Amino acid sequence: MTIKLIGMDYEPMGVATDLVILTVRAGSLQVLLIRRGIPPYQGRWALPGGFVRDQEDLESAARRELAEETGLASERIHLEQVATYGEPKRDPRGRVISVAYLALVPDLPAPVAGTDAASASWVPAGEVLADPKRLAFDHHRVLSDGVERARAKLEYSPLATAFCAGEFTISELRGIYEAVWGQTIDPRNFHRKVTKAEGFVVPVGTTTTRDGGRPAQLFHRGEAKTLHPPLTRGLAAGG
Amino acid sequence: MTIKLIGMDYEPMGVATDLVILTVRAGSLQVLLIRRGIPPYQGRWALPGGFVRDQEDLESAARRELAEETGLASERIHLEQVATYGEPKRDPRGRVISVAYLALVPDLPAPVAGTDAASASWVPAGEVLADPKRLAFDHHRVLSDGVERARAKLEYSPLATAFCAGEFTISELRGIYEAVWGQTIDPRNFHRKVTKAEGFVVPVGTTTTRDGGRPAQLFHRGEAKTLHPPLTRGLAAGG
DNA sequence: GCAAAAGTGTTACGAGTACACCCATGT
DNA sequence: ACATGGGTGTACTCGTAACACTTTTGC
Repeated sequence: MTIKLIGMDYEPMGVATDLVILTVRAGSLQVLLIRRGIPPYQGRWALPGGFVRDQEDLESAARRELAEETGLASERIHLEQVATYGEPKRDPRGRVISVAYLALVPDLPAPVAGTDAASASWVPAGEVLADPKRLAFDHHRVLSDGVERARAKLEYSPLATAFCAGEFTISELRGIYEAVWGQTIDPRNFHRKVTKAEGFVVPVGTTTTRDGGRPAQLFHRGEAKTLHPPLTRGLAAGG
Repeated sequence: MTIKLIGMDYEPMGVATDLVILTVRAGSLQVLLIRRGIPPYQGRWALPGGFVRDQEDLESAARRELAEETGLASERIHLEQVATYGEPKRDPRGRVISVAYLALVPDLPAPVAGTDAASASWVPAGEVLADPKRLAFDHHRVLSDGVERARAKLEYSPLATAFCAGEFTISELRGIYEAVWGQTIDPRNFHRKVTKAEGFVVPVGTTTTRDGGRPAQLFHRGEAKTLHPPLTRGLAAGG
């Protein structure tokens, strides 16, 4: 099928968005997967996603999917475009272009709202990435790109706070880095770097003992969009 | 128009690729623009691009456009995806999704082959970016994103060599950085950093006097995909 | 008191900056 | 000889890594 458009021909294609929704739960980086109820790849795990509607913006479509799968409708959830996948045979149903988005959400009190729990669940990202055949379509590649983006951005942006609740302690923030990077970080140097980086975290003024030990100050995220200096992934283990 | 696809409806859309083709000429970062011969935006400047064909991969489509506009058909030309733009009203002809690619090419001996010179030309990127109304569609935004990507990647990848001919001197490489970043760099510290960074440049063994003064060693690009340590954009002016 | 986690001080090291200085060519 | 750019040596500074040490809670 070819469509004429003022002297120019083009092949119409399906346009979808797929979501890499990440969170940190129980000290590990986890991704939200759904089990497909219909062909193709029926019964296999896949990233949440769906077709973009007429007159709907790409990011709006991604945000709609996110709300449908997690119940998180807030504009404050971090959502960013990662890449677009358009290999001709990637979807056996026909030509479908997929725009992948990365969403970072805090550990949700209610596991997954707005959808039936049987078909959606959190799975450790490392476990999924270890098996290239686990996911439907080219979703292994999409997940891999999304996770790598998240890892890279933690270095030079204050993005880690997107995984945290409104108020958090420095060691909770450190737990995010340790889960995403898969390595331990010296708590003392981390504390100093993070609190000194301009606009990264701002103290709330209250403390909590929920992590045990001496009470820790609570912080909320600052206004900074980039980190100076960056947190290097080589920030080694210690103490 | 809605298409049924195994119980799922989707709106078919046009899918295009647009190219941000950058080079460094006469000490400035320049972008290849074409003057549109047909509506919409007839007579306005725009990024080269076109619809993706049936059974054609996104990157293949971008590479085809690149070859058509520049005559550069080599697989060795650096080409990477930047972002996808899909605002519903971005193209007045109808719903068109555009996948933007960034291409970095050396300063071509023949200006622009494979196309009529009247309609395509190199324009300093800074000049275009200074006027948000210069380009058709949302191409100002696309160009802006592409240039920012190039600037950022010079820091942590050996990408600058993509702007160079097969063999180049360190000061020619430095000229790339100065043009893209718009700042001067200390030639002595730059020389040391670049030649010491593992896999960035490898000496050919011959020298040239084409830059004047003492003969300079010639290098070609190395195998490294990332730079350790990175070249900071704060690499200050000097001497 | 003891364990546990928060938070501070200090030292050693390595990378970045600035710049003095020498080298090899063209004119 | 002199100008021009290539290339090396080196001192200073600053961010990081490592880790000893003090603080404040729960049990």
